[in-house]
Amino acid sequence: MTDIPALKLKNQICHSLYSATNALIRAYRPLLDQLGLTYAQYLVMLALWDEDNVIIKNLVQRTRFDAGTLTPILKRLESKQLLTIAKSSNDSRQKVIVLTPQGKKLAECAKKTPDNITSQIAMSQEDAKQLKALAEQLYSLINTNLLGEIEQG
Amino acid sequence: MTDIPALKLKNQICHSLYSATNALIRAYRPLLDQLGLTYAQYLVMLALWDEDNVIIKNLVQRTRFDAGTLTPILKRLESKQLLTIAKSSNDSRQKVIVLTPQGKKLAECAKKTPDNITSQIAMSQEDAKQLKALAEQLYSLINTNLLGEIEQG
DNA sequence: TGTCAATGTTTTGCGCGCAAAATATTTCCA
DNA sequence: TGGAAATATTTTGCGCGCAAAACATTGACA
Repeated sequence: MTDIPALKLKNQICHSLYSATNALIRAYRPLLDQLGLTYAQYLVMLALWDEDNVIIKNLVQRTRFDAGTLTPILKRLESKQLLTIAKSSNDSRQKVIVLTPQGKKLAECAKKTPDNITSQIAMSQEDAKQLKALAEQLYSLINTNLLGEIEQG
Repeated sequence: MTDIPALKLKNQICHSLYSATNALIRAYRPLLDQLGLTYAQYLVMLALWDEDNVIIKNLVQRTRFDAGTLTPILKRLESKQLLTIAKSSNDSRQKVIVLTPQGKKLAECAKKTPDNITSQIAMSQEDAKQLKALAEQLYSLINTNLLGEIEQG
């Protein structure tokens, strides 16, 4: 059809990245079902297991989720009794997220999830490490180069 | 908190991949707005510019989209007059997707999109190539190893 | 030939993902 | 001190992403 190599689907990094990411999310699903978590909820819990008693803005930075995405995710985690959402006493614009005992305990059950995934997928450690590094690089490049454009107008 | 290295968010490939993919989709948005397409719609159009006059099953394979995702995307592209959806005369279970003249013409406008993105993001050609290869590898591994499990029961 | 399995597509229901607008609270500073 | 700008979060609206169920049509074969 249109023989413009740049437009061929097979030449698009974005398509490879997109389908790999979605495939990975699907691969996680049966494991996360056992924890009662979705993929996004799992990432938020990982952030909170690292450090809780934080405000939402902190979670926005660490999870890289949009605030408008995070709000309903946190509500669902709250309704699962995994965390509490309370107004900050310092600044009542802020909400403080604290894990419940159940929320902390879930980390024990989640402990084996990363190993389970990596053993199932069986990508070599070097390839996995490099994939992570390149994805991080891409993320950084987008969030420096494209923010620069906005500042310039 | 939980000092289990495997559970640290910073050690998760899945998080790097997920946030990089979402950042890339956001980076595409202003370019695709000019074409009147979403990211998913753009990928479908890329597939159709490669080859149209195909059934949906064919697009499912090439785009790697779920059929249930593709149906509404195709309807939106149809309502934008970019393609037609018609029953196959051979087998009326099948639907044949054909680009309209407008749909074909849009390729001309889209021609510069890939170069625009790559010049904005400015990842080195080698890194980009390797990122694509590793994402493809991950996709393949997931879709061989995890399908094997299902077959085994 | 009738029925049952297989195939291709659509529908349903829920959870994101995110831009833009709305809301609430605090800070700044004239 | 009063009021505008800044900050933190929520809401709204739309488009996926996908598992599971539903639907339509065809194929197989007893």
